[in-house]
Amino acid sequence: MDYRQYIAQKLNLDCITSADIVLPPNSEMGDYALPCFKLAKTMRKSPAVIAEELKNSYPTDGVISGVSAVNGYLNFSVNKIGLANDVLNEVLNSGDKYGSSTQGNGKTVCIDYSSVNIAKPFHIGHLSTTVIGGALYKLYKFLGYKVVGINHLGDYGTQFGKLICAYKHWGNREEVEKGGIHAINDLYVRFNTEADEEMEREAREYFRLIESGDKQANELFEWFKSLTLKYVQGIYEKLGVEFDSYAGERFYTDKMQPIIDELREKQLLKESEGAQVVDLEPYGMPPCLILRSDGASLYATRDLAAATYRKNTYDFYKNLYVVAYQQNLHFKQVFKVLELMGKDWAKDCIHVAYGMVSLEDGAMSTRKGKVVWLEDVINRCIEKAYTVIEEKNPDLENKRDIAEKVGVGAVIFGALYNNKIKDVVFSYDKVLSFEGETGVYVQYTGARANSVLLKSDGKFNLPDNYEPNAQEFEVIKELASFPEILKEAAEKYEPCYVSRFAVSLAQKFNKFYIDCKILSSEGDSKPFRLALTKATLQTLKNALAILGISMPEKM
RNA sequence: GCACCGUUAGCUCAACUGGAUAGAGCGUUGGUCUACGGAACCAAAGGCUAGGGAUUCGAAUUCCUUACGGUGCACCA
Repeated sequence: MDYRQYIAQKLNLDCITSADIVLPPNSEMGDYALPCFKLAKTMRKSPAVIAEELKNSYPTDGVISGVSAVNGYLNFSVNKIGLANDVLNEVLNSGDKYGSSTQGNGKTVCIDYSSVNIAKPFHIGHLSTTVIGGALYKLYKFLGYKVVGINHLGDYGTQFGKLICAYKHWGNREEVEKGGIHAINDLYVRFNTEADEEMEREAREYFRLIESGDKQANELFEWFKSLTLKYVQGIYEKLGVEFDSYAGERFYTDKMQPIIDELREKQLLKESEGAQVVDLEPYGMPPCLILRSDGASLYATRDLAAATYRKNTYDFYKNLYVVAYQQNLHFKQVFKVLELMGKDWAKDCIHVAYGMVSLEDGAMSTRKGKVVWLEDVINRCIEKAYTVIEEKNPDLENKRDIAEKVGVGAVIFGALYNNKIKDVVFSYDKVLSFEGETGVYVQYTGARANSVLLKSDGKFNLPDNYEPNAQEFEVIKELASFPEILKEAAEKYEPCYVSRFAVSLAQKFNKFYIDCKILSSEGDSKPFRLALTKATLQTLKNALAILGISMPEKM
C-alpha cells in the first residue's frame, strides 16, 4: 500500500503529487504530512488557513483515520488496525520473498565488481567492491532483474612478464604450491625491489612470449591464474558472493580491433604525441588514450571493448562498474567516448564509485609490508565471535559454524553500513566491535526473536481487529517500509540503505521486546505479538540475505 | 595549477533528496537482572551542521566564495 499516493489522490489537488507528502519528525504528529507553504502562493492564503480548510474537507476513511492541521502542516494518521493487519499478513505470507518485486522482469543488469588481479591476494581495500557488488547483485535479483555478475579479471599486462621472470630466478614449484598466492605475490614484490635492468629486459621478453602464445610462458601464467582463482573462491564462498562470468582483460584481446576500426571510421581517433587518442577537450576532459605510440592497447581500449561486448551479449538495461572513485575520470572518459561513437546505451553505463581504505598510519603499501590481508580480518573476526560464544553460550551446538556466520557478518556489515562514497580508515578495534550498530546486533535480535517463537507452540491466528500500542506500531511501520527501502537502495546503488534499515528495525523490535511481554501476554495481544515477532525475524533475515549475511537461529 | 569528492556531537556516521525540535552508535555519567537471551534496554550530558555570502515562507541539503582533507589530470591497470 503506497500511502503517499493514496493521500495525494484523495487530496485531489492538481499541484500535489505523492512526492509532496513528507514524514513528520515524530509519530505523535501523525504518520504522513503535507506542508502547505507551496500552496500559499497560488491560493493566496496563509499555510495555516489552507491546512485547516484541507483538514475539514479531507474524507477520512478506513485507510486514513485522522487528519490534523498544525503550523501549516496537514498531518495524516493511518488506520493502525488496517495497516498492522495488512503488513503482518503480507510478511508472513510472502516469507523469504517479502520485499521482493517484479519491477525488473525482462531487464538485465550487468555488474562488474571485485575484479581480482592475478597473483595479487586481497587486502582490506578489496572488500568494498566485493561486498557492495555482491549486495547489489542480490538486491537486483530480489527485485526481479536478471543479473550478470562479472569478475573482470586483471589478467593482462607487463607485470606478468615480471612475475614469470621472478619465478624463473628465485622461485620453485614446491614453494609456490605450498605458499599459494602469497608466495607468488612475494616473488612479484621481490622483483620490484631487486630487479636490475637485465631482469627488466627479460620481463618484457616474457610478456611478449605470453602474448605470442608461447607454450611454456602460458602454462606458467595459467598456473598462477588457477592458484589465484582457487584462493579467491574461498573468500567469495565465505562472503556469499557469486559471479556468472570471469571474462577478464585478456578475454578482450581480439575484441579491441573492431572498436579501433569503428573509432577511426567515425573519425574520432587522432594522433597526438605519437599516440592514438580521442580528443575530449570540448567536454573539459583530457584525451582518452586508445593506442600507445608503440601501437599497444590500453585500459580504456579494453573497457570500450568490454562494454560493447556486454551490450551485444546481454543487452543490458544497466551496466554497473563497482570501482573506487580513483577511477572517476577514466569512466567518465570511456562513457563519453561510447556516447561519441553513437551508442545510445552509453547512458546506461554507470560507475558505482566508493571511497578508499587507508590504515591508521597512512596508505597501504605492499612493498613496505604495510598491508592488512582480507583473510586475516575475516579470520580474526571469526575467532573473536568464537571467543564471545565460549564466554556467553558455551553449550551452543555448532559453535564453529555460528562463529563463522557472526564473524563474517560483522566484516560484511561493517563495510556496508556507511554511504559508499566515504573514505574509511581501517581499524581492528572497529571491525571487532560487536555492540551497537553492527551486524552482530541484528543477528542477536533475530536470535532473540527466534528464541521466543521456539518457546511458544508456534501456532497463532492473527486477530482481526487488534489495535497495536505505540511500540508495536513502530515495528509495524518499519516492517511496512522494507519494500520501498529496497527500491531506493537499488535506485541509488546504496546497500547501506538496507543495512541501516536492518539496524533500525532491530532497534524498534528491541524496544518493543523490553516493554511488552510476548509469551505471558493475554487475549489478542499474544497472537498479535507472536505474529509481529515472526514477521520481524523474517524481515531481518531477508535484509541480511541481500547483504550476503546469514541469520543464525541461535548464537 | 585545473577538475571532481568530502567536511554534521569528543570519535564513527545518519538525516526519506528543500520541510516542523538535526538523529543513532561508540565513549562519558547515572540507571534497568524474580531473564520471552544483558552481544540488550532506559536516562543525562554533548550541535552557530568548517567560515562567509546568496536564493527561499523555510537550507545540513541548492548556488557563489574561502579554508582544510582526499582523489585524479598522456602512453600502468
